[in-house]
Amino acid sequence: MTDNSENKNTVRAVDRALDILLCFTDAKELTLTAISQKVGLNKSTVYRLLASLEGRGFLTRHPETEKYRLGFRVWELSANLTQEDDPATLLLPEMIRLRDLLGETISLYIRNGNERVRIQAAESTQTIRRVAPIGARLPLYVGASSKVLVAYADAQVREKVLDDPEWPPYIDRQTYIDQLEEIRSNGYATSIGEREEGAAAVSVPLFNRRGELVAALSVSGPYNRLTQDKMKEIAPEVMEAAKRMGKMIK
Amino acid sequence: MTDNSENKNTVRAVDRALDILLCFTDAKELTLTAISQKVGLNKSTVYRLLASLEGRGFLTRHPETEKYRLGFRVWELSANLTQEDDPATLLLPEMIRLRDLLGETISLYIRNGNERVRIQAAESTQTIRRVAPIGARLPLYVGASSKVLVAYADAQVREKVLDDPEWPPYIDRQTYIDQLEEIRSNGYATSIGEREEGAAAVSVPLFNRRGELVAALSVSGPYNRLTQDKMKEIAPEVMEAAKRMGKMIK
DNA sequence: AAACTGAGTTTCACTCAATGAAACAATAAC
DNA sequence: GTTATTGTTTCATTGAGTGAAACTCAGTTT
Repeated sequence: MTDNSENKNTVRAVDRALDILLCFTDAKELTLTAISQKVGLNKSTVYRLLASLEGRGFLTRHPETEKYRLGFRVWELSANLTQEDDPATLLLPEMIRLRDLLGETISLYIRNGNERVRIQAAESTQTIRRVAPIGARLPLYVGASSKVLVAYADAQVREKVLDDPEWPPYIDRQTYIDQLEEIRSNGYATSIGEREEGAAAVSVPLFNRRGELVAALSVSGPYNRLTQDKMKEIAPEVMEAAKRMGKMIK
Repeated sequence: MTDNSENKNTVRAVDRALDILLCFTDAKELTLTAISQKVGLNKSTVYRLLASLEGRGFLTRHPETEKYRLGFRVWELSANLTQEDDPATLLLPEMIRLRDLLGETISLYIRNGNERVRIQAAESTQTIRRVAPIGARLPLYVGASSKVLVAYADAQVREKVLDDPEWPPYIDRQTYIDQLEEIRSNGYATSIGEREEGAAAVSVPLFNRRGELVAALSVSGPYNRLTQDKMKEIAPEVMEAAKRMGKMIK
């Protein structure tokens, strides 16, 4: 939020208003004061910025809670943005089916540089806290989905990832590389408590019709529900779903 | 674009920036000067507003065309906005299937007050001009989808629509009411050149699991391809699709 | 009932940030 | 070559945007 970057020639009031909008990437509902704290601006300033955002329909106030939420204008814009060949849109119904079958959170990750991005999700109804908001960027060296994305990437990409100067010293490269090999032979990856304490995940690769890797599809939940055995048990199911989903993508 | 409404206490620069964003509801790509004409502002003003919008990722410049487009931030926001029980998202894959089967543009309309809103679409690849952008609001007195939405609405709603003081005098109410009756007995509506010259459409109701009307699903195209006979022929197909889609919605 | 919190809203004086005109650069069109 | 037509920068002017503080209105606490 405190990112001025190097761009000059920018309009301060607009920057601030957009920062306010961006607050809603990890919060669904916010009060005026919460926002003013988050962006570090005076209440009255935020008040007027919110008035503009609300006036144009980018935010609305929920009638009951009185809190601010994203408005229909965001949806209207995104609808025109969304390509119908956008995986995130096409695959959601199938992901929901899988979620309802397994009862755990289903996520879809793509690789972007040396990170992975969560582009779609069907949250478990039991989950209290979300794994990560959609659009969240995570490092590629921990988590089942990370390894899937690296394991099935082309050799050049894999090398580039492993050569990342920011690779953390506490993760042994050779162990990691060995894991990739294992994942390729199994067809899926699992992780327990790697990225977050108490959380486990199974992840499988998602290939498009041409057989290219496009994403990693993961099932994640608390490790007391998602034990190693349980994950092994559901893996074929998940791989099957990924296969079906892959057929939908060019 | 020239809508100040009654809201005071609003920040001018922000209002203007948001107006610029809204230009992209009916245009995919715009140049700076095009925008400045559209919103009626000085080029340099627009230049700086664009710098802010671009800096925060709400707009990007297409590397080739150099023109402005909606940026990833819009998608990121909308991803968090989109409920997974949002019909527009859930139904798209099925709509695409139907589009690929019939080769014509598939649209989904919901009623909102005395208008209908196009909430989702799978455009025919042959179509040059779009029927309407997503989010577009159209009157309820012309077009196949309008009549479907009215025909299957509850009596109170139907009455409210027919009592609209702005009902155009050149459309006879009794004829319209008779058509509704016919639509209910057929299970679908057709229209030729009603809303737009040379365009035809078949539309069917979409009911949720509880049997409530939620939307109208339409197939539209040029009337030389979509003749009355052709429409009669494909109607069962469309109704079947609507039935399947309805099962996905609470 | 009074005092107190913690929401949102309004007022107001100050001043700096946003503005438009015009000049400028960089291509594309003729 | 000239002529349009992009996008970009400069600069003086001023009024739009700002923060502090006052205020309202519910809901809690004392």
